[in-house]
Amino acid sequence: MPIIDKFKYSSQMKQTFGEYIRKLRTENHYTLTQLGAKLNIDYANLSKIENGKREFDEKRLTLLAAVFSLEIEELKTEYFSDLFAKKLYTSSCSIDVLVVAEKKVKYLRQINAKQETLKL
Amino acid sequence: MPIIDKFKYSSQMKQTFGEYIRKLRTENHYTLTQLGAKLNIDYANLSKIENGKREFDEKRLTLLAAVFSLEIEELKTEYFSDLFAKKLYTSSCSIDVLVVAEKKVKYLRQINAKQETLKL
DNA sequence: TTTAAACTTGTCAATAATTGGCATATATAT
DNA sequence: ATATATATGCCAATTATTGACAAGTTTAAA
Repeated sequence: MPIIDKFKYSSQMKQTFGEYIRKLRTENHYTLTQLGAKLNIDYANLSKIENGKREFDEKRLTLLAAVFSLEIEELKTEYFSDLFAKKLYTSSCSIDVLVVAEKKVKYLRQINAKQETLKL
Repeated sequence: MPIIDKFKYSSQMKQTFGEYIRKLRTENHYTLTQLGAKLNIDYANLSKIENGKREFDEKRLTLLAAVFSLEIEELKTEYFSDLFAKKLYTSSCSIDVLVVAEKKVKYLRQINAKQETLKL
């Protein structure tokens, strides 16, 4: 897939995860009560999630993907990017953090790959 | 500062935050007990932190910076990159997350800047 | 404007996650 | 061998997150 299209159908980036859920919900013509039932969340608490006053529980990502027939990958990207962005923002961190994080992930994967090889 | 030197004196990137603390500690010839006292952490728990079996509490970053005369910025980069990398790794996320996170941080800052302007 | 449904917000007990503190075991160095 | 340093397991105490519900506001249709 061309890099330019990579996020075409996923995040608008200019929204929080709560706003993203709200968009999904309203586009599918669900009320808070209806979606809450599908996700096993009290509708009042779902409202707080959409308004950024509560966190969406990571454990429910697969359920959310199922409800809206979304790729779990897309959802995870939306979810964790939101998490990281909020953290960076509230901790007034340099975005250098992200560059270093990328290197560290690659390092962790590389280590794991080596260990997998040893197992053979 | 040239981009190439940017991380010269900070992280080696190929280490966890625990290993980073251990490096600082041993280079400064402290025992776990000594550093634990300075950081107000039981030395047994500090040992776990260094060995990646416990998390270092974010609240103690400034104290850690003071103890080793480090820039808080460097420390935060080390700390949060570790946090994010572990999360991405254990959740088997695409590193696209980091690209989106960067966009979202910039968006959040932009929003805030606008609001600050309105206050004037 | 009343009414009903949709939504927001506050509170608090229940649950879960993190931390502190200590006992015990192992490793290292003299 | 002994003392010092480090590692690990455990559990109670603390702190954070969640579920549940009451009470409020907004919205839209009659």
